[in-house]
Amino acid sequence: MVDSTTREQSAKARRELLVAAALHCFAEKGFHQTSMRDLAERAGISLGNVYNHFGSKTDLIREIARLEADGLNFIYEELNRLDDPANTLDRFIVLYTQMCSDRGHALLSAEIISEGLRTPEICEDFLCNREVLIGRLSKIIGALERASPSGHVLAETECAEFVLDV
Amino acid sequence: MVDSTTREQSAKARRELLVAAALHCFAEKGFHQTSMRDLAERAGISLGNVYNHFGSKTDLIREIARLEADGLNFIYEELNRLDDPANTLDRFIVLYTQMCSDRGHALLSAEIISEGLRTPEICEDFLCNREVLIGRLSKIIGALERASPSGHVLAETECAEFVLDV
DNA sequence: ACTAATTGAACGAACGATCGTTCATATTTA
DNA sequence: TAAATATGAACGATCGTTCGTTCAATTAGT
Repeated sequence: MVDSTTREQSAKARRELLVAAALHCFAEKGFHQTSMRDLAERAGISLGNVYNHFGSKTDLIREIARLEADGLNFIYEELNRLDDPANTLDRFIVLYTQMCSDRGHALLSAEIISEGLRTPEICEDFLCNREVLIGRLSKIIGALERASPSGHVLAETECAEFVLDV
Repeated sequence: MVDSTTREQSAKARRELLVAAALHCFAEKGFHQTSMRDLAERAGISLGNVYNHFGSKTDLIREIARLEADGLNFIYEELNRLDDPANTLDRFIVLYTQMCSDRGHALLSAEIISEGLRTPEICEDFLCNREVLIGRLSKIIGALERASPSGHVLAETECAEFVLDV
């Protein structure tokens, strides 16, 4: 037990390799079209060894969903700043466009959502974060509306609700 | 050749039964979690007989996607009317909210989109209609903006792009 | 009108492939 | 050497699809 760091480090490295492989395969083929053999091959490790790092395929899916949730968290914090709502909204839209225009992310999100709608416990973090995000967003837009004097306000609020909801 | 309708009718009836079963199972479990045996059982016909009505599972998925595309078509026509853009937008939002709040439809849409993003040829109609829909929508909102004198216009157009895009 | 021939819907066992997972075994590390 | 890690063959289950067969409905022949 003199130097236990080497082992841990390499174990962690393998795990990350596996996560990277999962991110790639899941985005490309979807959760249920990706086999554990696909993941093992892409990560360059053996099939059996996958189970030394993740107990099951579901565990891996859950991990991926959790990572994507963290990605949303970054944007969520952007909405927490307290300056001009219009600025905040602009910043958010830029960030969000950036995020959604990444093909890999879009594919994964679609996968997670369609999985999460069916078995919420698998993607708890992701869906929960998403709800919080929607709440924040509509709050910002609410503030923006109150600051605006006139016009087609109703369409705008509903619009905002959809931006993330759909 | 006195009465050749009987056979055709019952064949068509079976086919519709199968489509109904597919709509239910696909929405509940997703395309790839639903087996042909699931569909046969739900439709009350035998496994082998499924293949007398649809050549493959992919054919069935395509058919379901096509049906959903028709559903979108209904809303699409609503956007084609030429009266006040604000009214049109309002009507659209109501219809669209109605449609999206149906759980079965939401599940199926998520499934189709996440499938269609990966293999577009499977869901051609659906994705194509969706694009047209987005085009129409942003046109309407564009008109609405030009009619409006001031303010945070930019946020609104991007908003519109997202409403269906995300 | 009666019968023989033809069709195609319906069935479910069976096929080969592949799935997630396990396990006995070999290799590497401490 | 003892323990951790890696391996890939093997397992049972299930997948999409095919197959030979049955049988009722339709058409053609007389």
